[in-house]
Order: sequence, then structure tokens, then C-alpha cells
Amino acid sequence: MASNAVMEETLQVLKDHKLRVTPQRHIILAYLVSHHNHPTVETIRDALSKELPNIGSSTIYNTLNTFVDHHLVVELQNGDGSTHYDYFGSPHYHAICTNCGRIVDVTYPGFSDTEKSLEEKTAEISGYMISGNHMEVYGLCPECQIKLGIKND
Amino acid sequence: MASNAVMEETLQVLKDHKLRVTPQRHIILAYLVSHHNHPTVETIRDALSKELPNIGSSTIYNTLNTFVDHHLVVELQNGDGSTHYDYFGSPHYHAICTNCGRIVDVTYPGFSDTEKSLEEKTAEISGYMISGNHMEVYGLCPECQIKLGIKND
DNA sequence: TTATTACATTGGAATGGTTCTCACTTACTA
DNA sequence: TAGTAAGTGAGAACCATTCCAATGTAATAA
Ligand SMILES: [Mn+2]
Ligand SMILES: [Mn+2]
Ligand SMILES: [Zn+2]
Ligand SMILES: [Zn+2]
Repeated sequence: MASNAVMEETLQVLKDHKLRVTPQRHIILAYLVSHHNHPTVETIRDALSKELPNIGSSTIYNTLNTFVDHHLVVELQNGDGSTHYDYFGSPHYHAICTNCGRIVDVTYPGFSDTEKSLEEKTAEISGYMISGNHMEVYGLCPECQIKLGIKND
Repeated sequence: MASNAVMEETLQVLKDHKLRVTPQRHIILAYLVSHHNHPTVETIRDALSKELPNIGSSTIYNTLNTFVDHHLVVELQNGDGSTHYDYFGSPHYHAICTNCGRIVDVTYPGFSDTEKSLEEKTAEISGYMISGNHMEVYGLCPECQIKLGIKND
């Protein structure tokens, strides 16, 4: 379960965004902030079964959609048919395994500049008024490389 | 309908990928090569209703999934609930309107270098064996900027 | 050409993630 | 503390996509 510090932090995040503070929202956001596992709705429901035994999946969907609208959370697809969610506290992008679906965070010094440059060029070329971007890189995760006999050891 | 040149080109593409040449595959691929409208399955079905009046949507899904497996086609989501498909003949990325869903192609000199650099850095950091990437930029298209009163004229 | 056969196509049923509905509850405001 | 707009939860509904089994056909070799 989420630490006291996380509970305080997430409470403040909800207030800053003028979102009504319900136990469900608070607990879900705290879970996302303290886990980087890119969970599905089902994963979240299972993980919170102690704290919120009676939560409906509608509520989880509603909550996550609200967070997405407020740009607190991003949605990810890894090809398994369901949507994965990720608290977007600091800029990063994702490497997604085409074999097992594993999603890992990636960033590097200068990544924000790459992003900014991409957005500026895009605005110039397309005339769009840019509000965000997503980058994803696909490939085989280390475990799957071994499993498939592509990499030894 | 697709030109003779496109029909010849797509025939060769199918053969190069050792795909069995059926009228359905040939016509769908020719449609994708000669249109950059990022269609859904329904859009494709409607557009080809003259040439393939009895095609089943299963066939369109099967065909597109096969093309995706062969990296001829990429899938895109624009938030409207259905998957959009795009023949990926030359490297580009997409600007997607968050208001109306419009998807436009974007590229610029040096884009391939940006891509390559992103993939190399990702491989180094994550240990993934990289096979591809997707970049998307979100914002308001010029038409929606006007419609929403953000841009005049 | 013709026969063989593995693969593709169809259309209808099944699937399953997500949204919708509505009665009930609750968080905020004054 | 009361009033009210907003959130919750259970289940139904939705609908894009996949699955299935019967039928059709493209590729290959004799
Ligand atoms: Mn992440
Ligand atoms: Mn495109
Ligand atoms: Zn993997
Ligand atoms: Zn638009």
C-alpha cells in the first residue's frame, strides 16, 4: 500500500486539479504514483481488493479517464487487447516487448529537447496547435531474447 | 480506383513478401498505397464496395493483420474507438487532432536520423532488441482551431 | 492441364474490454 | 448542517474484433 508521503502528495495533486477527493480516486492515484507497472483496469482492481473490496470497474474506468483528461495519466496499448495506464510524473517514453507485452520506462539526458524539437517541427509543418506527444519503441525484451534463443545466457 | 502502376507495384510487394495473391489482398493493398486517409475497416469496406461487393469484414481484418505482421502497414488509434490503418511506404509519423480525430502525415529532412538515434539510445538503455517505433504528436488541427475560435480566419 | 493441398474467404456467432444507465451515496459550499 | 452537483456501483448494453466451420481458390508439381 502507498506510503504516507504518497498519500499526501496525491491528495495535493487532486486538489490542484480541482478534482473532488473521493477515497477511490485518492487510492487509485496513490497506487499509480507508487507503481510503475503500467497496469490494466483488472490489475488495479486486484491490487486494491483489500482497500476497495467493492469498487466497480466502471469507477476505475471513470477515474482513469478523468486522470487522462487532466493529463495526469497516459494510456498505453501493448497488443494484449486491453489498455494500460501510467502515471506521468516525469517525462519518459516506453519500450514495449512485441513478444510478451512488457512495458518499461525509458529516458535519457536531452530527451526533453528531442521532444520539444519534434513538437516544434510538427507545429511548423502541419499547422497543428500541439498539446502533447507519445513515443514508443518496439522490440524484444532481454528475457524474451533469451527465451527465443536469440541471446545466450 | 488504383492505377495500373499501383496494381503492378502492389502485386510485386505481395510476391516479395511471399504472400498468396488473392484479389482481396491485392485490391486492399492497392487502396492503401494510393490513399493516405488512414482508413478504418469500415472505410475500406465502403470504398471497395464496387470492386469487392461481397467481402467480409473478417477478410479485411485478416488481410490487414497479415500486412501489419509483414510491416507493410501500421495501426493507429485516434480515440474514436476503432483502429486506423496506414500503408507505411516511406518513413513518417502522425499528427492527430484531439478534437476531430484527423490524422495527417508528417516528416522532415533528418527525421530518419532522429528515429535511428531514438532506437539506438533505447536499445542501450533498456537492453531491448529494437524492431521499430511509433511517434505521434497530438494537438488541434487548423480547421478545429478555427471551429473552436482559437484561431481567426 | 489437371490434381492436390494448404491456405484464404465468408458470414454468422462469440468474445470481451469499455461505456451506459440509474438508483443511491457522498464531497463540497455556504 | 442542509442543499446540491457530482461520484459510485451493479448490471445491461455496446460494438470492434476474433473465432469458427464450411466453402472456395492460388500455388505447385505431375
Ligand atoms: Mn511509464
Ligand atoms: Mn500516415
Ligand atoms: Zn518480452
Ligand atoms: Zn480537428
